[in-house]
Amino acid sequence: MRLFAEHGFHATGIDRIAREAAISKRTLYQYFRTKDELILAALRHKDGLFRNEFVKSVEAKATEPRQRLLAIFDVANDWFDSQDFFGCMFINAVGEHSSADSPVRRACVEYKRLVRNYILELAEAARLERPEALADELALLFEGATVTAQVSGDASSAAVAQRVATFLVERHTASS
Amino acid sequence: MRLFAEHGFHATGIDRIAREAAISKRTLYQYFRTKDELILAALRHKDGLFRNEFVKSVEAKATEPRQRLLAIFDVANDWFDSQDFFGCMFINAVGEHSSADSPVRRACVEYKRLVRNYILELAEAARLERPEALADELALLFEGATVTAQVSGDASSAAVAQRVATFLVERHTASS
DNA sequence: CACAAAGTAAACCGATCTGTTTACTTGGCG
DNA sequence: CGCCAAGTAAACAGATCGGTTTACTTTGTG
Repeated sequence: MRLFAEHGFHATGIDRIAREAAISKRTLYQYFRTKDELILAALRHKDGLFRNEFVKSVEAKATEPRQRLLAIFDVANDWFDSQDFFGCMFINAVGEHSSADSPVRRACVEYKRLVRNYILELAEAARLERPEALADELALLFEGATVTAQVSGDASSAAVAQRVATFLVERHTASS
Repeated sequence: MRLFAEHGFHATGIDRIAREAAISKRTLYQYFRTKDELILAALRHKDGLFRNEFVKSVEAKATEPRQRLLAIFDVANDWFDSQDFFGCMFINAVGEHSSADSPVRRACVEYKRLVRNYILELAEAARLERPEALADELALLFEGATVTAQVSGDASSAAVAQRVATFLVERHTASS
């Protein structure tokens, strides 16, 4: 996962993966029949990490659903600042796999759906108006902040996104 | 540029580029000494197209700077819907070139600066409050919409971004 | 201890990679 | 016409690609 994230998928050879994983190629091919299967497994593993790490980080930052919606961008800020941040692995994967029906693409679409649904759950728990629309908006902000941080190498985009997110949450608050 | 956009940079071989460009490899290497130089030239050319096509499209959609800020997302919608949309070439390039000091990375950072500055110019021309902050926000929305459209294959993210942009422009309007 | 499962290093396969070279063809211009 | 720049196709070079195979070593367990 580190090699794929840092150097991309096509640029990372099997030999290097085996060498840095300190296993022989034979053993590697015993667990993953092709490189594509290995890529898919890495993406699925990353998908699982989202549940186990990202969501838990958000939950640790705030307890109220409304605050958790904003805490997403605090967690994002920490992520962007971390040493091994090379952007969203799924976005990078899509950039190297254009065919819409490839398994890699499907895994990426699935991941993005997962993120958006998590935001939707928070919006519904916070009893905000038009939660679906808000989830679309916040998910879009999250993507934008991620890409901007990746290209610029500056984590401040998380703060920009959070600023906008605060406005949006206010706006989706029941006026009654 | 089409091959790089569709299949990525590492996955596109020199032989295929020469074949599809209907020139010999020898001639290709006469104009570009290495593949990296060719990639850089493609990115610089795309950079120039932004000025010549994107900006002109925005200017054709609206005349008032305030309306032009929102027209950005109309142009984005058309772009996402076009047949040969494979996401932002610069974002994809960064995904395959992680080292922060590579010429490719510098070209991508420069391009993003260009986009953000164009938005800033429009915000200043519209005499909106805190134009720098607004430019950061709208640029982030633009990135988010681009990536979301690329992954999902759905152009509707442009409308989501425009919805948020409308709200932001209102907020940055002088209350006097 | 004996044996089978699972590991290792390294050679090997055909294909493809970036980049060079060779030999030949074309086309514009004095 | 004659010449040279610029093009072509294709072979070639050395490296690396994804993937397989061979021969040997380790390791856990009955």
